[in-house]
Amino acid sequence: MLLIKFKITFIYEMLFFIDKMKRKVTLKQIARELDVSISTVSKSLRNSPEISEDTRQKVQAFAKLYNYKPNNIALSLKNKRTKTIGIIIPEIVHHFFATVISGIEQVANENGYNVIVCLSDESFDKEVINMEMLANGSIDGFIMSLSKETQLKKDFHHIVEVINQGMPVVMFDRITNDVFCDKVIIDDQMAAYEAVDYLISKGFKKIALVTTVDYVSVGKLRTEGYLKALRDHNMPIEEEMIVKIEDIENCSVKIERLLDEQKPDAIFAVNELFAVTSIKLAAKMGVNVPEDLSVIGFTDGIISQFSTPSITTVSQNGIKMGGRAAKMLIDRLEMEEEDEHYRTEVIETHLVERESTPTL
Amino acid sequence: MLLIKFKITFIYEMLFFIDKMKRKVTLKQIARELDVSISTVSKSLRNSPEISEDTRQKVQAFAKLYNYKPNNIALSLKNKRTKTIGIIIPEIVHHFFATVISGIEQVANENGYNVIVCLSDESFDKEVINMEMLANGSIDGFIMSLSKETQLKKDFHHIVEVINQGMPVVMFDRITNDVFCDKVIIDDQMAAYEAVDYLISKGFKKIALVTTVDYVSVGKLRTEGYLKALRDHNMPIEEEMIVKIEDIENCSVKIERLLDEQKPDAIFAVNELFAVTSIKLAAKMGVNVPEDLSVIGFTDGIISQFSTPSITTVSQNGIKMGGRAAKMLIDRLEMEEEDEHYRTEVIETHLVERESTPTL
DNA sequence: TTTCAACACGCAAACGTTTTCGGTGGGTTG
DNA sequence: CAACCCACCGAAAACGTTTGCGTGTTGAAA
Repeated sequence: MLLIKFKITFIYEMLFFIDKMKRKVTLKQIARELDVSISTVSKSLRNSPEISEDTRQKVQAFAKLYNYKPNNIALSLKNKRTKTIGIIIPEIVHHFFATVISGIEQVANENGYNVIVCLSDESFDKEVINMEMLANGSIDGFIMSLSKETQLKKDFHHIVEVINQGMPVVMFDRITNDVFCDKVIIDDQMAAYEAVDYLISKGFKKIALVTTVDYVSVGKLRTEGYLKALRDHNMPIEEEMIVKIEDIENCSVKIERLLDEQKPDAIFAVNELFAVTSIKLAAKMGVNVPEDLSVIGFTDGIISQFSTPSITTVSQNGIKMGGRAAKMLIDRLEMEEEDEHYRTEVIETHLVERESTPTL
Repeated sequence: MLLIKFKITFIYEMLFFIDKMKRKVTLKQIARELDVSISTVSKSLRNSPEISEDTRQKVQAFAKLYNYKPNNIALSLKNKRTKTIGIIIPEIVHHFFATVISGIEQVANENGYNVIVCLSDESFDKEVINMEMLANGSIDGFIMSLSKETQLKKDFHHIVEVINQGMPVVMFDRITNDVFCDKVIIDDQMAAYEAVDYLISKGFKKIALVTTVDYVSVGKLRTEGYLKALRDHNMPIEEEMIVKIEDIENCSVKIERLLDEQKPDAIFAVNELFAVTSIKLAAKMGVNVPEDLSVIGFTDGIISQFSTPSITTVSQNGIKMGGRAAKMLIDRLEMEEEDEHYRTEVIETHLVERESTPTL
């Protein structure tokens, strides 16, 4: 009889030992093992003065031995907050978005938050699905940049809904003025203006624009900056000098035609890809950059730095942008009284002069 | 009295209306409103045959009206699984890692999983902290690539611990053989071998190697591939033709010295950055690629595609790598009996021929 | 000896689900 | 009329926490 009792205890100990090695240990298990209540264990671990020095020590030692860590999910359920931020962006294989994530992750981490990343692939439906997935308790707030399709459809009901449910949203870069929330952007129009102004000041007369279709918010703004710069300097605006590219995959044809027919002496491109493509096409046609043609791009990414010649470009600091967005979101999450007053932060840009524009 | 009663009801209705617009509605609220029990509501929504057609309809209509969605956190707690995957990588502003995440996210999404991303910044401590944060119930499994510091210290206790707790881990690219788990890699040595073999077959005699320090696992393997290729073709291995770069920020000096003193006729670089830097430095010294010098890089990223000349490189398909890793993890998560047999998948690579090597 | 505070701890509710089990009422059958 | 079955529904436990409150014990003061 004693033997059986011993055996059972022994087996139980063994099981618990295995349990220690595997699976996580819970308050309940510690409580059972130490023959105290769950609340005593919990309070001991949180150094509550309610518990005697003695048992507190004992519990803490045991907890340390078994490497107890409170279960995040249970905490989330109790506290009604998950300490994680949802990020929804069009794509991640894109230097700018990667830098933004990096910036978000950094300040999120500093504040004890995690980030969960969803990609919309520029699709409206995926954006909606992802938001709905995350909105059901998985996260405390969103940081997002709109997909192209969403910008085209101008349908923001999913975002408004989430906001109405009391979940804060911060939009960055590709934003819309149709929803009220915090935003962080660059002054796309101003930045484009300055770039074109720079070209004009260098004496260029035939400045072409390679841009996106208008429904892409940032593309449109940069286009407006280009137009404004020309107007302010009383320079003619010619439709033929402007190419709007819909399908980024084969932008070559249109750019080639531009170079061939218009023979611009400078090009302002609204992104890196258009800039480098222009340079490569020009080279193929015997037009040298920067001797025969100057090029300014947008976004200071890998391409601008490493292409030959390296590309003068408008830098938009993704790290800082992401950091600010995260800061805004966390601030809003951690203030007690709700603030209906939304802010829009503007990140400063500057022109990075490189080899694709004349040095003097 | 009636008035008061009315007023109270009215206020209550108002509050509930506000509640509908804001915050999420729970089973309990629906139950209270419809004057049934919580379980009836739950069963109705899951179409349990236990519930009469009548009440089921009623509940479902009400739920739809108030846009009820079950709370993910509560589900996670109950089901003991979160349906999210934790990703830990050294950095995200890096084309290859971005593509891997993209691949993971895609198949994760297809299987109803989310991904939560943590960056180690090549730091051992951050890697450990991130793993511990996520291991406490936030995720179901890890997909990770080791930080440089971790590879240097050879300290993998945090990974082993997590695995012992019963949480599956899949490692990719920068792996270690000291931990037993699923892995997905490319055959770095073989791929490097083929690249160098290609150069040899083109008749190059002075083939230099620009690589990383040895503790970076993939760098070491690629170095071995280079050495093996030379040996197999009975070509001399000269220490001076091999530069091992510690600090990626200023790799220029060492490469410049190599070009200047050794005058190689071909270079095999173990990543894009070393390749493009070599080309740029060569150009500065009046050495033209590919006429005077051939260059082959590793990883088919943005730089290789858009640099001038574009760079012949070993493509390692990050999308596929991420996809496979996610598949392996999810398979392991969703099989009932535990399988102690770990697999290592090898993703095929191939040489992408571009302008930095002779075309004929 | 009585009273009362301080101390140490346990109970139970709460967060939002799912699911098992048990119960009630009405109808059918022997 | 009793026994039984079935359709329908609710209570409660469980997941792992935290925390307000109740309670029992002890020691000291009155």
